[in-house]
Amino acid sequence: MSGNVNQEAAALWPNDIANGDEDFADFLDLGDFGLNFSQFGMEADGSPSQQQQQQPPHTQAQQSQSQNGASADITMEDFSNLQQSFNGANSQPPQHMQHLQVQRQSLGGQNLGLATVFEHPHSQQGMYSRAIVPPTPSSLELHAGAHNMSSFLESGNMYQNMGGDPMMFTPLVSPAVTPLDTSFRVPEYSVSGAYFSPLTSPALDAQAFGYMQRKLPKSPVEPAESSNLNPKKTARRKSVTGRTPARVVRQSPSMKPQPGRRKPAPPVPSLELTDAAIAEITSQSPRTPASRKGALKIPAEHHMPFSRDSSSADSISPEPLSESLMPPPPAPNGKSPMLAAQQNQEASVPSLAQPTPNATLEIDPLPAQKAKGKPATPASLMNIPKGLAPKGSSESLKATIVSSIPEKRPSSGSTTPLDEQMTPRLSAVKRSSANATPISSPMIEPKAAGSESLPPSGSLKARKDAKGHSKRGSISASPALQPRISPSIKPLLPEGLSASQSALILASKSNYEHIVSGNHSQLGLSYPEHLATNLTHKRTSHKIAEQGRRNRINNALAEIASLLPRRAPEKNGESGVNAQSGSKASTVELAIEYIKELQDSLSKTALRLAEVEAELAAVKLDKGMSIDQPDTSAQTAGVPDDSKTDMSPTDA
Amino acid sequence: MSGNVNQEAAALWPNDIANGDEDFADFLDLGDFGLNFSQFGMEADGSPSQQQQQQPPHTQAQQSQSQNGASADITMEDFSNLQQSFNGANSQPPQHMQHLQVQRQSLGGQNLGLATVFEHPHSQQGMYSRAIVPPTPSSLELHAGAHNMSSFLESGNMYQNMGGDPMMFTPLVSPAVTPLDTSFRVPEYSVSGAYFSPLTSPALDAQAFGYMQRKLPKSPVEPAESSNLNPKKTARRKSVTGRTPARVVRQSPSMKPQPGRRKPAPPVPSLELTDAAIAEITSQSPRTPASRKGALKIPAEHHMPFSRDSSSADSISPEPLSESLMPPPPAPNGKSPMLAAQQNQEASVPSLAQPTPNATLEIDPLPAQKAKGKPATPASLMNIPKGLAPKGSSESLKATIVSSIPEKRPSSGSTTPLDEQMTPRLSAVKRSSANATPISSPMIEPKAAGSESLPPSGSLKARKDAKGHSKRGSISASPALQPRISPSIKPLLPEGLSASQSALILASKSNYEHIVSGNHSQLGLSYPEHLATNLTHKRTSHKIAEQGRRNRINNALAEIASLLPRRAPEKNGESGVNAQSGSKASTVELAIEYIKELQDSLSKTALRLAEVEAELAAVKLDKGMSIDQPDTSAQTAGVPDDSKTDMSPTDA
DNA sequence: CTCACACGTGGGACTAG
DNA sequence: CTAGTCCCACGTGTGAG
Repeated sequence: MSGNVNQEAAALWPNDIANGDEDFADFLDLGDFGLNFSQFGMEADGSPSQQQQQQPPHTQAQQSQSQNGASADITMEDFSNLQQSFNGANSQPPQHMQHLQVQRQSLGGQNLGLATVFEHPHSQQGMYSRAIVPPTPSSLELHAGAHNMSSFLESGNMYQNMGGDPMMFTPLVSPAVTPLDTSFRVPEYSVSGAYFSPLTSPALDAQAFGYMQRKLPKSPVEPAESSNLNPKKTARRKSVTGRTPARVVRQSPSMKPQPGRRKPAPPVPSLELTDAAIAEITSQSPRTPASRKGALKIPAEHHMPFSRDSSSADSISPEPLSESLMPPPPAPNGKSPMLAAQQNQEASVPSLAQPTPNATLEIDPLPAQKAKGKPATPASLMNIPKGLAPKGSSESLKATIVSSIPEKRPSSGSTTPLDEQMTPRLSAVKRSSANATPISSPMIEPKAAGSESLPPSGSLKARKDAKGHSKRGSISASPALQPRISPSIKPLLPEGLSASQSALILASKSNYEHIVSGNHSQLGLSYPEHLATNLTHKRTSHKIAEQGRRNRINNALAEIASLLPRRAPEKNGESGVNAQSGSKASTVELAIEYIKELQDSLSKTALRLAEVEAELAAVKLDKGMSIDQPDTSAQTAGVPDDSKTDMSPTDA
Repeated sequence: MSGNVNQEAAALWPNDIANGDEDFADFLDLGDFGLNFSQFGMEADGSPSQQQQQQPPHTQAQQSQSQNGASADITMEDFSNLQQSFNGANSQPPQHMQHLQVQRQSLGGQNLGLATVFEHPHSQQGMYSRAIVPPTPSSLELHAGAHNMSSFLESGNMYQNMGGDPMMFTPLVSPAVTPLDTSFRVPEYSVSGAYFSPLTSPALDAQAFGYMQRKLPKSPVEPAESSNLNPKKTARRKSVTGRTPARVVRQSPSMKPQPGRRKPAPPVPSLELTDAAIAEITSQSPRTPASRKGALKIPAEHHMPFSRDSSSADSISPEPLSESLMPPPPAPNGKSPMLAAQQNQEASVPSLAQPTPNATLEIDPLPAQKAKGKPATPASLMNIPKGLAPKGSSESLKATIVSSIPEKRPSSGSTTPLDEQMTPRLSAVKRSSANATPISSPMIEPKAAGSESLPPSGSLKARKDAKGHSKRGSISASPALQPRISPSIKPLLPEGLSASQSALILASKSNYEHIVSGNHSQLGLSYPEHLATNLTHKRTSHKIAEQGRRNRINNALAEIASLLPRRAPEKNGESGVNAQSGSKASTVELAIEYIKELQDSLSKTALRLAEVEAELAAVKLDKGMSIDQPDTSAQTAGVPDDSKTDMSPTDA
């Protein structure tokens, strides 16, 4: 959907815009200024979908943002932007505002809507909005930036090309995403071109995806499903430690895999993860979470990127990409998408696997959606990609990807994978098959699995939108679109601006953003392009790296979680997945405890052993026996050492 | 101090300003608003009681909360409350609010600021401005935003005052601005009251500081030492795993305190933490980290809150609070500032302790600064803060600071602390007292420490500034200024704007920012206030909570790190702080490895023990001996169990 | 340039009222 | 449904090497 809008809007520069969700919002804002709010507002959070429908076309794009944006994120930013912008721009309406206001808070997204709402009715809006929008802060910013950049740069081709590719990516996304991501991705982007590039080369895409994934989580990637963004959290679980125990795993894609349950040894992988791991993780995460409660959470989750893809293709900013990527993974179980699936298979966690399939399914659906409305429109493109990659290619991709990924860290932890699986534990067996499939197209699943994945996504709400929609959300075909649209960018201001207009525009965004978007020229801001480029690039790379870092940590945590004895394992159902998990903090805390226990036991045991041996020796002497002991002693020695070593650090 | 100041300031509000560097800016704004703030702000968390007193009734309630919460918690709440309350209480401005409302949600804080800003030039402005200020984005952004805002708003007063600030901003301007701004600001604002409050009550400050700290880290909090921010990373160390091994603990202020150490049970706390825990955590974390080498980083580190306090007092946003909270704990080791100081003293780290004093010094200076120039103009104000702190005071401060600072890291290096602290353990006892004291008034101290707080403020620039300048930065009096200014922002457009100008202005910032700054009016942007309020509040609280959560995790990590055998411990200096640490990820990875080892050893040992015992038994039998064994067996049994338990999870 | 951090924020899940 | 928690992940800024 969004895609369409964008395109339309674009007619002009549409593509770019489409991509970044968040950015999107920004755009919207801009748009608002212009007019436009209504659009955004509509969808925004709460019930975006509905709203969206109502709104006019261009609006959609915006809306999508909100939706996608995960609803929340974008929204906020957008809002602010909007507000401002519109304030200036509009005028208005305080009236509406007022009403709205109240609710807003909670709504979050809603506000935007309101703001947007205002007025604007013109056609242009779309454009404006875009430009305007950008402002959004952090995320937005980037995206916007990226998008902008890309758009600029690319202006044309990439996009389209990308369009197709994007799909591909998505899948990739997940896996790679995390760990590797860091490294990889960066490069990708960094090159702003990179973004684009991805389009071109599949490989790249993959990496890029990695990025995406991370981000994706939030956004819905698979808009269709999750609809917009939701994906992210999905599972959650509470965690033992913390509060409720069972929150649901939700994410953790990477992390938690499964605390220990499943496999005892699992841990291994962790290191590996880096690349593979990461990828896995992302993918994985999905699985566990859902099933278990505890597992950490993991990223993959939410959204799929598909829709995104397109977006990415479009403008994409670095960030966006990431998100899109993410999606894939999640699908599976909820948790990790691809990897998990595969892994699961191996491992055995079937249930999880299922998701994957679902994902796949979803994907399809998406496409359908795409098909739906948007023919040529960008949206359609967008969709396609998503659908495609995830779907068709996704499978293949995944497989490949997966395979590749795994290795990186493998050495170390190996665990990871396990974990993942572990987590999955629940379904453990069943899952595996399912997973595998699913995995590949993590994101995909969501759909099918929907149910499962849904939860996450489903969660529905997504902030409201996302979730609810998520899959369903997609339901409204449009919805999907919206999300993805991520109109963010926007070509912005298009051409002529009146002084006032320009002013508004400027106001709407930050200078920086404007520049990025490309508006500056109009505005008068001029900037060095490459400056922006650098910046963006830098950011993106950094972003990626950060993600990788996070993944690493999460994986490690997941692994360690797997090692921990689940305190009350059995209780739960069978596998006992256990409540355990809890949160990262609780995981670590438990690990601390566990370590202490181990050390303590070890020391005691060692002590005991020494005593016994001594006694034995004495006895033997008495008896006149000899020998044997040596062996033992030797053995013991080994142990003791460890203990000692351990001890010292610890208590000593 | 703070209290007085506030009041005094009130007269002017200069005081407030003086305090928080970063926040500062914010505060200033706030302060501006109302003066009132002072009240709330004052007491806020840290020392609720105090605060309460001051504050008006309604206010109190809120504050009280915060207090309860434990410093950290409280802070958050307070803020939010404050914000809200003041909104309501004060004056409120529903009017404004309405407007704002709508947007708010998403915008959250931002809007608020803006909203508030809006209009009101009137006397009320003060209020506004305040409101506005808060926003500062993360740090920078905020600044920028704040600055801008202020400038605008103030057009008159504030402005001028701000004037000085602007400088600060500019820096912001750039990029940073964007992203963060959005969110950030808002919250702060929301709290705005909170922010303010700090001013008033010293206690608050402290808490606030806490926040600050985190932020500060960058900034300088204790600039002296690390200079500004550093704290955060400061140590960093690489990590074994990862890269460099010895990063240095650095922060971990809060976190770590000593997880297990102290208590074995620690885990429990986690939950508990919620409030208390958090508070503790915050406080705790500090301790370990520093001391230990690796410890993660930890938060506390940096800054102490002291200086912060002041700042906090000023504007401080909620966040600050948390940090502030945190800080205390840290002190113990090296880590935490205050505590550290005290503890140190006890322990031996005098230097640390000093800091506090220094801090104090600083504080005073600030005031002076305030006094100085600023009378009215913004610039002066701005400058003052910067300058003051940095400059004049800076010197003295620095010295002090430096001395103090050292500790932090130093400790890490030394290891000593570490160990000691290490866990808290060590000090456990001591600490308690020490801590206790400190703790109780974590915030409080800060005040006294107050001076310290300055640093932060002084931090100057914030970003870069912070560091480089950090202490020094201040050095160049002006320089310092510059830094913070971060030109980026720019108050921009001050008054009349030509279209072009306006455009530029707009461009420079984000809409949001503008709003915040108050420019919007000019620009045409307007927003509802209370909207903002809610958001802000919400945000702030969220912010705080997040911080607490992070601390919890960090503490846990630090603790676990302490347990790990440092691979090449000895190498380093003596204590062997150990290179270890590395990064969080590496820490966890090592922990995983260690656990595995332990499990393995344990299993082996157990096995061995069984064998030996069997053999022994056999021998005895042979000999005809009997007895004794029982004991052993019993013992062994115990062990085995453990091992088993362990094993199962692990490998099994 | 890389690595690591912390922060602030959006958001999902869940619990209460 | 609102409100409040928890937890998470992300993106960003920043520092150190």
